[in-house]
Amino acid sequence: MKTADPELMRAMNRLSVLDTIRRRGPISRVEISERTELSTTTVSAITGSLLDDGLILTRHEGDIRNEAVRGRPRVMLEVNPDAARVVGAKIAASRMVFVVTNFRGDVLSTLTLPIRIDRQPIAVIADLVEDGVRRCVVDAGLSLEDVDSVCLGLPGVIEHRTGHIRSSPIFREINIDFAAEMSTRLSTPTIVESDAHAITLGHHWFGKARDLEDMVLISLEQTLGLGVLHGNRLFRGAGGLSHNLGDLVLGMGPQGIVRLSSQAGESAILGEQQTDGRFAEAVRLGRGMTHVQALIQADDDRLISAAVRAGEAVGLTIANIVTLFAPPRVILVGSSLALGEPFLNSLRDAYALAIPPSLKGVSELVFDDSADDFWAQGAAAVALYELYESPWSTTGPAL
Amino acid sequence: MKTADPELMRAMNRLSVLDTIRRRGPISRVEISERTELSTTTVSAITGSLLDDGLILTRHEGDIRNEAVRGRPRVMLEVNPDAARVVGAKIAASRMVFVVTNFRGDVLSTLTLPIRIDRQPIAVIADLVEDGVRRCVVDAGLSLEDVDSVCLGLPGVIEHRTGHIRSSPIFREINIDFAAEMSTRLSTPTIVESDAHAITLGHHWFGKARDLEDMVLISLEQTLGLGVLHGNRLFRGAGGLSHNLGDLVLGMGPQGIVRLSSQAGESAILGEQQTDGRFAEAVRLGRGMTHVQALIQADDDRLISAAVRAGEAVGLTIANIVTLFAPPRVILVGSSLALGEPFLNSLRDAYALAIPPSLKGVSELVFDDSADDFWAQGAAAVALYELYESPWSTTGPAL
DNA sequence: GCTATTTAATACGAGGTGCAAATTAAATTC
DNA sequence: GAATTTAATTTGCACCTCGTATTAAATAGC
Repeated sequence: MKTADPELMRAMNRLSVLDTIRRRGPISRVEISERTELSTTTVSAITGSLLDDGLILTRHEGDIRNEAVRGRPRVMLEVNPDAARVVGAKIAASRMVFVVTNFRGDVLSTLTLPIRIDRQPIAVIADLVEDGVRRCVVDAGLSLEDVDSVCLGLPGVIEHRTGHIRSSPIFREINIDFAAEMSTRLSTPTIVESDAHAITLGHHWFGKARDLEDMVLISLEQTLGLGVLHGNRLFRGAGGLSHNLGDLVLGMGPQGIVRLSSQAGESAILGEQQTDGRFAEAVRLGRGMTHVQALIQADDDRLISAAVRAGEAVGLTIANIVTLFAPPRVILVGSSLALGEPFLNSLRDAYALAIPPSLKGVSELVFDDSADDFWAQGAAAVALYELYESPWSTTGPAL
Repeated sequence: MKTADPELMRAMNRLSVLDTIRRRGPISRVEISERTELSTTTVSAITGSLLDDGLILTRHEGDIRNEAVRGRPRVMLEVNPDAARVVGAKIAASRMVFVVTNFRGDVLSTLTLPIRIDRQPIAVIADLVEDGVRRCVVDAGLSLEDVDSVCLGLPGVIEHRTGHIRSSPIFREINIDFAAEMSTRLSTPTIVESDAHAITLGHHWFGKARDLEDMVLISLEQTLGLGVLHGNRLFRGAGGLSHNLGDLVLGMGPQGIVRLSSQAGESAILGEQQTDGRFAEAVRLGRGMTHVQALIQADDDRLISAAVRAGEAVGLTIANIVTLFAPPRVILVGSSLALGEPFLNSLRDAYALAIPPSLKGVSELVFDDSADDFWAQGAAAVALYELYESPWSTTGPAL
């Protein structure tokens, strides 16, 4: 068990204050004190230290309370965008997206590399990732020395704590210490995280879960991922492993075990269409899902039935997840949402059917079709979170 | 977010020290210091305060290090068994079991009431529970004033934080504030908790998970329950709700949704046998499972096939739980284990088949057929844990 | 234009916490 | 019986948060 000392105490309160400032935009010290339940004295001390460290800025204009309040005006505080810069990335089978953000999470530059890296050797992938990071940093008018941290979000089973990739559909090898590899290549601290976790934190910071401290996110892409937010933190599983929804079992079929991935994975849906000439090329380029909608509108029967089946499987799975976690909101993201109404309707129907009566209405289903930048921005949020948590300086004795 | 102040800090370290003393039996201050990574100074201060409060005792004999060590002998510390007394109970459909334990968790008295309370009105059940608690306390040679806390473990969806029973198979009503009801009846602080959570903590304190800080427990009884231990704490779900495994969906059958409870609940297995004359009576008395083994040995085909089907369903479900949580150990408890080899073998087989290859060997399956007292003892542990956590006195200023 | 009022933010002192170093305590060894 | 060794406590210090008093900076009233 972690031992509690004054330093930990300070770190906790600092994080609490800093996060409040980030979240509630320009905000005065009194209001921080109310929200965090810390005394104004303590808030002053902490904000003082944050100002010293250059992590936040004052702004004298902002006080937008109703005009004509009597006393001394509040000084508004906000996160200093230029306090740090991080790179976030989404590494997928068919493309990589990089973003550089400032300390506030604003995107400074974006770079998409539409390259299929599927199952290339590590060295090749690492080369491409390194190249992407470097180019995106240059695009932002920066140099790698200006970047404080990098976070790579990838599909598969990722052990965040150690930076190992246990298994990932885009790697041939298993058990790779990718964080160490990229840290030395970039000579910048590099974090490896599951893409689903990244976008989960992204939604908590910038997206559709800003108001919640508990929620569940399900990512429907080449692989099916899960992110659980619990008490404003990512729940990283008992063993620190990431969750891989595709491995979930839906039941026993005539040919044995039926896994979710065989019903609802991207390749499970599109794969059947590979024989179709129009399609093979698009799939190979990783553009499968973007072409699907046209086909669905053209009433491609096989595709529609695949989409319906997938929606059903996902709907059941979501009901099970809700049964276990009972979150107030479930956010669905990922390329499979592009399957459109046939998929979504059957998903909703299956969910409504499968959710136990006692939990009806507990969870709200939200669909989010953000682009890949948002995933990368989520990865950046993971990196930023660790910066926010890190102690920086403490008030300490006078220098 | 909870604000960190010196008091919280002290509380955390006190809990850490007290738990170390409980867990590692008679233990010296130096060793506590090593294990908790607190300085010997701090350990001395905290143990001093614990001694003042009478929560722990010194013992000068014990130092069992290899004979003939040179210096001043260590003074061993241990939990004071008489510092408090709690009642733990397991309330099931067909019987209630109560235990009174001391502060260390030792059982002082046990009482089993083999009464079927299934779906009686609240008042009736509350009467019986109150009676049971009172009698068990008397059996221990105590009076209710000597009891510091009561914890009732029941099946169903229990909201521990508020003490509400959202739904339970043994209650007709839903959304009952049972903790408040029993607190006033007994005029003793009373906690309500899911029976699965209770035995999960029980295994962490006394049973087969003493050495772990993460694990998962699955209870196979009238209802199917789940307990997750995460970082030495019960994971109570995003919304603070308990988990009800029986509601999990296994797939779509010809008649629609197939839930786990329809395959592996106690009544699902035994229910089909109700027509059988030998059986109806036993089931009605809640002794169904105890009679099963004889029947299985007598090769009752229908029963065996029901057991096999149940084992299969549970095996798949466990694989899914492991996929989500990746715990190092899964403990299975509950009356359904009495189904014996046909059930267990098919469970093991289904699990082995369904567990994804990447997680093979991550989780160890452990079967535990402890009696109902152990469940009640687990409930007592829940009550004790809250006492351990509560601040008692702090060192404070000299009185 | 000046003073009174009001609200925000800081200074100061008190009380609590943990840690390192020095000190005391209680045994064994020679 | 003195030296040695290890355990536990005492002492002194740096840090944290908090309540109260004080200072800062605006508006309202005359």
